[in-house]
Amino acid sequence: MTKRYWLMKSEPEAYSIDDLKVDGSTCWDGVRNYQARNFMRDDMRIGDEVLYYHSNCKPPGVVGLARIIRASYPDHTAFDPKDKHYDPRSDPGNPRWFMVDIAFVARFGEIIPLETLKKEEGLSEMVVTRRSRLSVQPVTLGEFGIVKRMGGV
DNA sequence: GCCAACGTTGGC
DNA sequence: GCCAACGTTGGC
Repeated sequence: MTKRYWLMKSEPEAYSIDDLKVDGSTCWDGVRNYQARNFMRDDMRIGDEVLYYHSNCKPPGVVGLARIIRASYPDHTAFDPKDKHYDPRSDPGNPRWFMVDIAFVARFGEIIPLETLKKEEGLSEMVVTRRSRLSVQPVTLGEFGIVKRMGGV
């Protein structure tokens, strides 16, 4: 199985790259979009590499790197009525939502703003520069390499 | 805080 | 299965 590359968005006020650095790793719960779920459930493998993106902030952009350390398993927060992401249509016998675990790899010295990504020659086809509403998205090896280099890693 | 884009829901 | 209404995302 070839390694794949991803971009995962988080609002820094909810869970930032610094939170991930402190924790070391985390479960990526709360995704409630089918396309994003399918990527996590069907395509993510241990060892896949991740661009960590801060959304809904100024400026939005890529702030570091992470790695998949556990393949998909049911998102238990969907079963908890008290949880913000509770979904009564998901039950433990037939889970609707899945998550993976990711680990901290690196934090860029400076954020690479979305605006900068959009100007970069090799990133004109990158999903994040074209479609804004997908919180888990595939990245090509080429795109991953360019962004990693821009981040100084 | 606005609002465009777009995903989801539910009546028909 | 269409599509209007509605809710959310997320850049600006």
